[in-house]
Amino acid sequence: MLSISEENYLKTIFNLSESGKKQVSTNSISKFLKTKPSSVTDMIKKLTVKKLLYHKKYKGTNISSNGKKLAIQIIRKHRLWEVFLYEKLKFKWDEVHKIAEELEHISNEKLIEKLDKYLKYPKIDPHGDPIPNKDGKIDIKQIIKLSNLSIKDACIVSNVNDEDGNLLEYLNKIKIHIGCKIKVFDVIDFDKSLEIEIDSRNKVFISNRVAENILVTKIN
Amino acid sequence: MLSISEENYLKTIFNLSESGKKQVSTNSISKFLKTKPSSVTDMIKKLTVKKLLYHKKYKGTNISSNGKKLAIQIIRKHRLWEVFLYEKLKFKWDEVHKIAEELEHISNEKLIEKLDKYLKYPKIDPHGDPIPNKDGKIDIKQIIKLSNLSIKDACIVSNVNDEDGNLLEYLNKIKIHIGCKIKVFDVIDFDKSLEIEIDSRNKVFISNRVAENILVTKIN
DNA sequence: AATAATTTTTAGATTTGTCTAAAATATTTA
DNA sequence: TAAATATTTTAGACAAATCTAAAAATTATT
Repeated sequence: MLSISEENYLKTIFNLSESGKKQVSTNSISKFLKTKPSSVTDMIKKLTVKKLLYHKKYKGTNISSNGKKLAIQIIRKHRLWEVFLYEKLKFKWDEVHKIAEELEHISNEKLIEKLDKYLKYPKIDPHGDPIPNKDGKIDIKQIIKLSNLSIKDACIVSNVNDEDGNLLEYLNKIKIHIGCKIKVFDVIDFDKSLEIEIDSRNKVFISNRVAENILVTKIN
Repeated sequence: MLSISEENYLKTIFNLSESGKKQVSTNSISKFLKTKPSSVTDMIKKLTVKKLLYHKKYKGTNISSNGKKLAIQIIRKHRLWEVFLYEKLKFKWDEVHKIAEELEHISNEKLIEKLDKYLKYPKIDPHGDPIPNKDGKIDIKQIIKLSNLSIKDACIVSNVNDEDGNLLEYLNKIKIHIGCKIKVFDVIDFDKSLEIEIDSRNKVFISNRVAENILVTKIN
């Protein structure tokens, strides 16, 4: 059994080592968790004794395979709770993270299994991040252009080309944002423009040019 | 903001002072929470400084009105989560308490309001205990299951499960009917069966299963 | 009422997770 | 490469929540 603090460190180190080089620096952890580097060193020692991390003095930290397993389970819980908060309780997608940070530490395997079932085994959370399954397996999300989808496909927006202010303004107007859900209703043969439904609400047409600048992860 | 520990002490002291005399003893708290009396004394001091308790050395502890307010909000959260676990996730009624003990400490008012709404503002939890509303008001005249009563409790039968003809026949035989008065003489630890007195006349034993299907309003 | 038993409190220790300040090591720059 | 800068670790302190052991107060018993 890990403490909440230990879980947060483990999760942070897992995330940092996924989204960058394998060696995680003490400073980067301390910046992320808003603790002092000396506190990080202390915790690294503890988790190293528990064989959840590898650490060489002054050289940085790696997560072990046991550590990875635990971290993935925490992430699984976090993302399942996010789905619950978003879909069932109708929180906005940008409100769910903070609350899930608390819920993720509740430890009861049966609870998570039942929650998973209740939510119908979702594959991604409201931000488009994949939800690991019970065994820790993660469906690696394939980021593709919205323009690549076909009729009846659904997806979550994972990124938009933010180099062009005009595009952002337009997307804002039609309420497309990172994390929102888009369903493709029709693909017009003539110009490959798309008829889409955004967040189960407004239906609009967008040009192929626009669709090429929206990156998504397919769901189902 | 209270710590989880502080919340647990407060809730315990509230419960003990509701279900008995106003002066709560250090020993009773320590027994309930499975901590040492010396630890209880320490925590009482802390909560007294925070004006959530009144305490006189060697004389016992009372909960203040501020303490009561906080305790009721924790109980509200606990019971709402129990309803969620029971109704939505399909946990058995005897499994929900332990998990709700963890969930009740998650502090986010909006979360609880949305959960309440999602559950359609339930008035009682799966054990028949009333759920305080947002403002801490508890509907005292709650209809609860007979199985929820304790020794020396008295009640009036307000409803019986009429789906099962066999049950009705049995209740008829032992002269339990809507409006009759029932006093609980004993609760058998082994199987939670009850020794009751009906309308100040016949004393009988009924199984927990039967008691669960009789709805009552507590008196006194 | 005096003694015994119980309850409660105090005093001091321990663990966890954090901190500050200073020392050790690594990296960058001139 | 040597000095300056940055990072990381160590050493020691602190608050929270617990504990044990002993002292103080209360309650029960003879």
